[in-house]
Amino acid sequence: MDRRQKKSREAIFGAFSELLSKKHYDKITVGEIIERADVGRATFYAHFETKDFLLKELCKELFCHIFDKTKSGGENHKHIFECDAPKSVILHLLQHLQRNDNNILELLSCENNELFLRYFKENLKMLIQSQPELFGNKRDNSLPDGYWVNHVSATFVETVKWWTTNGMKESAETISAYFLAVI
Amino acid sequence: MDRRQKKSREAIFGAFSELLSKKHYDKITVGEIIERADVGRATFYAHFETKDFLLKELCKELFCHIFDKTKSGGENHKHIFECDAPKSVILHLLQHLQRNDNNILELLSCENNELFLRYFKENLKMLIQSQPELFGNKRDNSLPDGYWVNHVSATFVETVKWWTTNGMKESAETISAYFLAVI
DNA sequence: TTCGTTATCGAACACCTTGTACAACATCAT
DNA sequence: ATGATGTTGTACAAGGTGTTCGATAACGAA
Repeated sequence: MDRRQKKSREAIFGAFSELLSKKHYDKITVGEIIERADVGRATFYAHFETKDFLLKELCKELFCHIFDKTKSGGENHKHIFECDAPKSVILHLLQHLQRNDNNILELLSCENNELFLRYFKENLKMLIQSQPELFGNKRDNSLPDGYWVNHVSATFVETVKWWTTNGMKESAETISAYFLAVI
Repeated sequence: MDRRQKKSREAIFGAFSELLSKKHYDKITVGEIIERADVGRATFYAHFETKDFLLKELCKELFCHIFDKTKSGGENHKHIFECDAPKSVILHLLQHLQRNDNNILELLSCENNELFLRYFKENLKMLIQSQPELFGNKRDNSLPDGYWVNHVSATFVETVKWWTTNGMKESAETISAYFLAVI
């Protein structure tokens, strides 16, 4: 990709993220984004059809990173899918968040968090559906699978939401224990 | 309240609800609302400061009704707060929804459902906080209260969401059982 | 370096939406 | 009947959206 394109794209992403952590999505204008990113109006629309598309692309960028199949570097950092026990998958995800890769934390705890938590949940559902045992099996077999998958992913998202909006004072291990206690 | 005011107000609420069940909140314009409600532009702004305020008022109207302390009429219809067992409170709420009071169902299952489910959850949290025993006590006492309350209300909301978006094929009793099974 | 390609710029533009203002009219309660 | 109050239609300024276009600068390959 052209160096210029990359630069513009990242300037826009950066400006957008900063704005998102400060004010509500609806109130952010394209004018503000391009001013902060220091790019021309036409450039913005050359990259993103609308503000909504920009948001989608940003979400992709953020969550593909976390849920990606490739290793994301770092010390003995096994990928999610290669982990063995349920506990380690959950802990792994929480530690990912705690390390604040991609500055995702600001976006998960700001007033726009529902925007991102929705994507988070969708990715989680896919993960659970493909490998249900990673998050612990249901005890009651009369429950429909769809309901159970939805419940587990929703509970995880709510747990993360609670953690981040309360200042992340607890350790990842503690949060993991809370989650497992209610599931 | 003046008959004219009431008429205008309800025409606006009606038009707004219809539009909400068809398209996303962000894409609805004041122009569309007043055209469908058949009221003048100035009238709209005489009633509601902005579209956001209209939404808030609509939510109040919808949820105050469900969570209101007064009886809502009908056959041996005890109020939520007067019910005895956890099971009956939950069942009561679900039946309320199933009867589709205030045409709330369309709004809970349309693409704007997050808008309303947020209010729903807030009301639930208040209810659980004031009378925790109504929704069953937590087994594990090492869990923080805040986390537990959030978990229970979120699970209830997710249950309702799952129920409505899947066509409400199950009975209120079945859904109540699902909910109690995961809590 | 040179050269064709491609991204960016900035300014202008038409269009739409918002929220306000006001005078004329309709409806209300008494 | 009458004064008060709600509604109407129109007009308006302010601000946001998405597009266009020629000029300019940066790019990658030869």
